Amino acid sequence: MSPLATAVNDWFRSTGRDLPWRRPGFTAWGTLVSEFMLQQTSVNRVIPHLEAWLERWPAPADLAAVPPGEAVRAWATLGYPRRALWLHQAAVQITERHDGTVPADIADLIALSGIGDYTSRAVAVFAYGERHPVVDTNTRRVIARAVHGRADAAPPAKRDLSDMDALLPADDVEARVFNAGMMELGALVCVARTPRCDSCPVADLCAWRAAGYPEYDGPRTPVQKKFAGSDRQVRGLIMRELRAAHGAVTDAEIATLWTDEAQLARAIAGLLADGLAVSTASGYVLP
DNA sequence: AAGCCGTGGTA
DNA sequence: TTACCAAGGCT
Repeated sequence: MSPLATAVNDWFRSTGRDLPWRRPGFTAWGTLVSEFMLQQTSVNRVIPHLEAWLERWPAPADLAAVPPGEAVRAWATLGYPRRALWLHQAAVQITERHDGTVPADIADLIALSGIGDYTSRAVAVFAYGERHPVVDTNTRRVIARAVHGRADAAPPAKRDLSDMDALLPADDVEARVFNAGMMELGALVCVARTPRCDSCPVADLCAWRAAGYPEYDGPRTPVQKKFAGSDRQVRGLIMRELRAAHGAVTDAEIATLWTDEAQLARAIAGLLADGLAVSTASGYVLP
């Protein structure tokens, strides 16, 4: 094993957090659900929803048996509610195509709704112990700094996967720990804004530190548009209303949520197109 | 393939 | 307060 992998794995085994999806016996379905929820939502916000979700729907077939709107409602305020829709779709696909068992093959996983490069590998590795590189935003940042000597990662690219693959220990178990450890390191120590280099287990090996912490000069990932006043905010307000409603939500009720009518119309049209809302004679409802 | 998609925490 | 950031994926 490389010195980097040795240091990361030692550190992770001694100080890694005790998270639900790291408990022995945690199911592959649980891993899949947790990864969906963790897409752009932080660990602390995910945990309570994850546990409630798995208690209610302990297997893919349980979720597949209820209407998608139930998933969207249970998703609550986790954000990006399309993920709830896709998770429900994935549950249906797993039930139909894989007899209710979460597949272990990356190609099978990536063919499911809402599962891409990251999530497919995370499930194959963390749920099934297969040996693959897993690359997320944390991993990319750690590699950018420790290996490439840059202050930050460039926008995601295919190169990231081969970078991680080159560092991956040959042994399946060590590779799995390394994947988790790199993410943990990026989440707790080698963080985006103010990295805690003083307490970093790989400080001695870090190329960025060795180079004297040069500033980032490469291409930046574009900044997100402002949320306040955006269409996304309007969609969020409407979704909140749909989740809370017992019956249908009328146009009159929707009109009270936002003053800009054009924006309201765009939001509704978008939600209908996305399948997050359905139009009925009496108003809008969850699917 | 650049832009879009929620929500809350943090400095 | 504003702006950044968060275990991405889809079109």
